[in-house]
Order: sequence, then structure tokens, then C-alpha cells
Amino acid sequence: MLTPQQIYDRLLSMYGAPRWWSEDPCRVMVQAVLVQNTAWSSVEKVTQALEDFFQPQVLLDLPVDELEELIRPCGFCKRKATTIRLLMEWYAAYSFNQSRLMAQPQDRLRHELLSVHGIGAETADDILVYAFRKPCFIVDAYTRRFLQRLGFRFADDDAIRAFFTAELPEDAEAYGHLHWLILDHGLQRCGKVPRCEGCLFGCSEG
DNA sequence: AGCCAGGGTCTAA
DNA sequence: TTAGACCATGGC
Repeated sequence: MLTPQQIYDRLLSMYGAPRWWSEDPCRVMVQAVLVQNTAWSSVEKVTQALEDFFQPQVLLDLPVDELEELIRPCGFCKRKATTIRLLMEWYAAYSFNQSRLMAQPQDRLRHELLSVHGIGAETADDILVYAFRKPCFIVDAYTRRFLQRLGFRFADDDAIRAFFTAELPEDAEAYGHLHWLILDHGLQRCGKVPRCEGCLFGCSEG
């Protein structure tokens, strides 16, 4: 069985330097909500329409029904528009102050994010890592499918998290980079096609 | 046509 | 505590 470090190294050699979600915390938060049960291509489409709106106060000033129309292609637009609004209100309680947020304990931020209606574990963890640089390992559908194709069987998401965090340094950058590499791998359709080109994992079956 | 996409919430048993 | 319904839309 591969170790987390070996997995990371192989992904790195396949996809090169990993990208960060976005340097803009507001964009990370909005996109993390938009991508819930939705194809990333739809998020990209809406992102173009939202290009002038990725500022917390602008989003708060925008009538919710207008936000619904802007994000409609991502589906669940009423729920997601409300969640984005609530998320920005939470953000406003910290005065949109990045250093003030990053100074908070991870557990506290996670608890607060989970208390926002429409934010669950995965969305909260996306935000913790990519917006606030907290070392919280993200488990999503791609992570589960990826590990399953590699032959791992875990009882639940906590077991997956434990597998990675036990051996990797507790570092937000590393977690974020690894998660994005796993996304790159998934988006290459590894495991969905008979064999993906140059795959170092030999992905070929589900 | 029908199924799925980087989820989350609510309800019933 | 867990399974199932529901939320909405686009792409294939």
C-alpha cells in the first residue's frame, strides 16, 4: 500500500506544482458553496458572471433575488444564495479582517462555520484550508473515489483523515496542495475511462 | 431520457 | 443513528 507521502509525490510528478484554490478568501467561500453537488464547470461559468461581486460588502448589498439569478446555473440557487448571504454576515462579524480570522483557533472557526445554515463538513473544511490556512484535511467525493480506486477501504471520513494526517506534517499548505492534486487527478477522468494517460497509479477500475 | 456533479438539511423509523 | 427525500441546473 502507498503511503500518503508516496501518493503526494506521484500526484506531484503527474500534475506538477499544485495550485491553490484562490488567494482571495471571499472567492473561496462563495465558490465552496456554489460547488456543492455541482459540476466545477458550472462554477466556472457562474464565476465569470460574478467577477465584479467577489467582495463581501458588495455581496451583502446585493438583493438576494439578484444573487439567485446570477448563480442559477449552479443549481439549488435559493438555498445557495441564502447560504452565501449568511456566510458573508458571519464574515462581517470579523470585520472581514483576515489576520483576525487567522488568529482564531481552528476548532472555533469550524464550529462557527458549521453553524451557518447550508455549510456542512466539506464546505467548512474547504474554507478553513483555502481561505484561512488552517490545517484541516479535506475529505470530499474525489478523495473517497481516489482512495477506493487505489484499493483502500476506510470505515468513514474520519478514518481517511487519520490516514493522511498521521504521516503528513500538520500544514495547511500541504493539505491544500494535496487536495487540489487529487482534484486534478479526478478531473483527468482517472477511473472513469479505461485507462488514463500516463497514470502512475494504474487507475483503471472502480 | 436519465443520471450525475467536489453537499446539506430535515424527517421518519 | 441512519436511510431516504428534497433542493435545481447543466452536460453528456
